[in-house]
Amino acid sequence: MFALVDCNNFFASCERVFNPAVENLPVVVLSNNDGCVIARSNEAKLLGIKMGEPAFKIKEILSKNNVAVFSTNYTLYGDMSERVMNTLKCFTENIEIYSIDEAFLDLSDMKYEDIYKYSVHIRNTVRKWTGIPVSIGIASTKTLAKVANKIAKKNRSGSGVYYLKEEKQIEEALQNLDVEDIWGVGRQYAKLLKLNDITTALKLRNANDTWIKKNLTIMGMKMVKELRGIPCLPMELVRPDKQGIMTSRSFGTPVEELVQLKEAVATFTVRCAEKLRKQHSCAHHLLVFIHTDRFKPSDPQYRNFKLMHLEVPTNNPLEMVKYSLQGLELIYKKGYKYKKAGVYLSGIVPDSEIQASLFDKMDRARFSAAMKSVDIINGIMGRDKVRLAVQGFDRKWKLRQERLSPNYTSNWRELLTINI
DNA sequence: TCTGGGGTCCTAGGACCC
DNA sequence: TCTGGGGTCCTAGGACCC
Repeated sequence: MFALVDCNNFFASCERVFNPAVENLPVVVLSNNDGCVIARSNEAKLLGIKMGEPAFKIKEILSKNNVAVFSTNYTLYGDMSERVMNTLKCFTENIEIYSIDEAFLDLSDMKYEDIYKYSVHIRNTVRKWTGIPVSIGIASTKTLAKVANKIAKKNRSGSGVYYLKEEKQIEEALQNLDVEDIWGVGRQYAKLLKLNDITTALKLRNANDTWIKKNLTIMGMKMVKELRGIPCLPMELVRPDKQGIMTSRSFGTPVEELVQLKEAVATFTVRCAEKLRKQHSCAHHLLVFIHTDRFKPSDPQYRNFKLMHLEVPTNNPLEMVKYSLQGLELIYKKGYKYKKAGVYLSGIVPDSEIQASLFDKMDRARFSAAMKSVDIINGIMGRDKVRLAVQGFDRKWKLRQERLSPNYTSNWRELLTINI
């Protein structure tokens, strides 16, 4: 048995935990640069605010309905996520953290427990310990647990837990589920399936295997089998290392000068190197890209990227920044208003399995020791306290975040204060 | 004025091997 | 009338997820 625990309107709920004033207001959280809506409270959903909608398009709806609007505060959400996951770990070790707001629990061992009651208990505990409301869906496969979770969420007056158990229940649930709402069916597959009269999850469950395999690949076939109650997606208890690492941002204001682009690209590279060191890996390839604002067709448009091959895989920012700036200079063209830049690492290998180069002149052990010290200092004093000069100080390109909430849980100076 | 930032997996096709 | 038959590795592109 799999249980899918999913936080309700996660980012919006995080804001509410520390700000009871917005408890009964519609709440939305915006993406970086205060661009698009990426989380909505139920009240905001009822107002017809869509996921991914650009904020400037719904300005009127927001002000007219007294909607509480927040800039994204990833530090806060990441920390709250950790609290939720740690709470779940108190109930079982068989947990797969699937995303920032979701986890699968394997409840197969709970032979003598009433699974439903136990899940209600889990839900209540998470709410009590973290303030975050969750929904739990239980079924015999991950995909069906996703379906069950949807039902648990839809039934607002219910317990927040739904157990998809009897065949009859399953059939009814699948009958009532549009094919595009299934986990693993995106826009393209939904279109294709509907063209072939597969409109509900039930119809997909009963579809022809050969056709599915041919049109939806092996992953689609697994999904269909899971709908039939045959588990094909195992629990992944340990998180595998990332195979690609990206750091990219849209700029708050467009950037034209190479100096400023260099600051941004150097900073992104340093972030990538941090992520790399965190999982004890090194990267073989580094790709740097820049582009103009595609939403301004009247502006001259330019986009380009450069893939750099590192002689020896590394996670050392000093070395990586050299490559990324070289790449940037090769693709930079004067006279364009750049809106976004990014750095992407691939060819990622464990740092214990580096293929050395015969002609390598670098003292890697020394560099690596120096970086360890920098990591420790920045860990204590705050990110970028020690940094490369090229990362700059004025950061004209930085994000727009006009409605940022405090880092209640991760910064002493931003603790919640209560006046009595 | 104004439109996010990450990830995964699979397949087809080309280059190569014997 | 009708090209041999296996393989591997790599990459680009397209689907999906949150």
